[in-house]
Amino acid sequence: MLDDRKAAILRAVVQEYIATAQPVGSTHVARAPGVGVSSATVRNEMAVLEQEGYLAQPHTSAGRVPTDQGYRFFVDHLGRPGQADALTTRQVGEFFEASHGRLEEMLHHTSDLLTQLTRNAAVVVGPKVAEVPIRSAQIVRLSSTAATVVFVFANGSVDNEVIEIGEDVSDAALAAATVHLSTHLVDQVLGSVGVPDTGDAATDDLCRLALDAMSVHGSDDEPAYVGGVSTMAEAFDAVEVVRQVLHTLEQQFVVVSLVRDIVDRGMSVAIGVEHGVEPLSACSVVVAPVVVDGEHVGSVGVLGPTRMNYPQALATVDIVSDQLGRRLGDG
Amino acid sequence: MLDDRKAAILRAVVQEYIATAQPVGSTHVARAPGVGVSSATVRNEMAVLEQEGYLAQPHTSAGRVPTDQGYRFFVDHLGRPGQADALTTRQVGEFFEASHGRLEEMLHHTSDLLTQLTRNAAVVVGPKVAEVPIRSAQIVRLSSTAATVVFVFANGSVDNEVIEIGEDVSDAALAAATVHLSTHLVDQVLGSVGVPDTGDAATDDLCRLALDAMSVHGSDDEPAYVGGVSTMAEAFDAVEVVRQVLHTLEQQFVVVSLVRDIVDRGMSVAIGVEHGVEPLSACSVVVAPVVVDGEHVGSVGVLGPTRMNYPQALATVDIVSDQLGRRLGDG
DNA sequence: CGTTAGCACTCGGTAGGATCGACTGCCAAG
DNA sequence: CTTGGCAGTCGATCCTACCGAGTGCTAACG
Repeated sequence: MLDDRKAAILRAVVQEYIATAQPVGSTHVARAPGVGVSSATVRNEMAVLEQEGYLAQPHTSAGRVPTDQGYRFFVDHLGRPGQADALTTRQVGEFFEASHGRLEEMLHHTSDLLTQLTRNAAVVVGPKVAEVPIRSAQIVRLSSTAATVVFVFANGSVDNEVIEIGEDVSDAALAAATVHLSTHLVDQVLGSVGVPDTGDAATDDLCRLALDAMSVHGSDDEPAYVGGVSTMAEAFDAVEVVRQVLHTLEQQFVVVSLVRDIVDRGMSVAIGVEHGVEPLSACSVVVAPVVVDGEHVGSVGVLGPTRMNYPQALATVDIVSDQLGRRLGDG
Repeated sequence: MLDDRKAAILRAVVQEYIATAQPVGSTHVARAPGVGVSSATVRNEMAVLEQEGYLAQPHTSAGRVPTDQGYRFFVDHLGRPGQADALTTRQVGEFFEASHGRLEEMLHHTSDLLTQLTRNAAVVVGPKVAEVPIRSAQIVRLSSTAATVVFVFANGSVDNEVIEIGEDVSDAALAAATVHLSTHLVDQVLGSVGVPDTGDAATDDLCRLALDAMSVHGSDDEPAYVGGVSTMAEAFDAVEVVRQVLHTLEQQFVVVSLVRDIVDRGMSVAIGVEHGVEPLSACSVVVAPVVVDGEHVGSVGVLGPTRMNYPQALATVDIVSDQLGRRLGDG
């Protein structure tokens, strides 16, 4: 644990570095409010902080830069919870006031909102379809050998999957299967349902086909929306890092499991290598679960360089997840 | 029009510049096959080509670089149609052989395929939902005041929109509206349908609500998939250009209308400012329509820096659009 | 008359060197 | 323990010189 003075110095370094992206020297720190000592004393303390792993020096005769560990201490002990400022609160309020329509669109726009508020990339992960009650199940013929099975979920999202059917499957059989599925699936959750046999081979075949198709692709599928990737272009000066980060963000499942992993571990901030995704080791992620009626139905997050504004990101992510949860609750 | 020698020189410059991204000098051009003259002659000719607007000099004492007009001449007269090479053909064939399932997923993966083959960003635009025959229409209750209207289209895509309904709307009314919509919409196209009144006020209200909701958001909505944006990070050395390009590519509707506009103008290549999207003036776009049974059902495209490999991009885009069309045709 | 070799010239890029300045670490005095 | 002072470090900046790829021009050549 750090004594008060070291903490104050660390805070000053982090805040200054976040603001300027330049290594910060002892003189600046000494001038910072809350640090009532001379630059010489600051130097001594900073040397200790460096030895203990909170700070690093890009090279001799440069100022200090926070390490991941330094940021960690900052968010855990120094970044005061921090309310979102009035403007943000108002903007978020207005956004969800005006939002309507499809879940997918709302989540998409939510990621844009987060990007705009934090000037970082934003991630919004929706609920696993496998965990939302089904409101309707239907099989629709597309051609003589193809049909699509369509599920409507209670949260308003819709999912479908194409299935191949035999030439000889009649419209009546499709209708029968639809009825059968409906009666057994409505208000159930896709995760753990079985549909009893009817005894009619054709119907049972169709039902099995439909369920299989949906389970396979829906079992751990979570809709994700990543916005603001263009901000990453300016976040790092090394082109190679930018390319790697962008490439990683393009792979939806990586992002989803990244966010999911952090939320599952009960964390709200993952700094640098903490999240374990190597190409994003220069990035931090700030997440918050979206909760409706005590159920975790999704996550929102902000992704930026490790020198991001954590208090602001935390506050913004919190208020957005909260309001999104409310909005989904009374939808 | 350019005489043979000028054309050969221009071709050499374009090819060399595409390969190296460095201004190319008269000596290199003179060595190129097809140019059987000395560097001095090449210099004279290049000076003329510059005056006529085909080439430009970044600064005195540097080599020449093609202008947009130079590229234009190259693709129109010098880039021989060019078959895709065997490897590409095989990869594309295998891809569509293995592809199955939902339209959305297939289009998404197609954009990944194009990115991989051309090492550029790729765009795939799906059919307007308003132009595809409807196979099923359904209204599903979500809560006491919300419902969602779900349309299944003949190509297997599904679209839905949430509508607000009164507290007093009964399940029976929803069912009646569903039946009514189904009977009048199935096999119709969303673009130009009217549903006659039934005389029952509640049903008619619901139908109108549902149709309005779908028309509003589906009227000129085209699903688009943009992949490979991370390649843009290396395409330009100016960070500001990268950021602008990425930001523009994030705005789906811009990309869609960009591609649509080019296809509508009957072009297959738009070079630099030709496409009129100012932030993308350093980029060229190569597109091809996807045709099924004579109907234009979508587009595929490649987007990269103006110094992209046009013959390869054209060949790749052509073969992918062709195979995608086939695949959609027998779906 | 078109083509070409030769030449003077331009100018961006690189390398070396001096200077600057923002730092640090350390020491001795308060 | 704190602090002012001081020597030392090292990246960033600026200058200069120089190199070389490349040009335009001119005169000779077939």
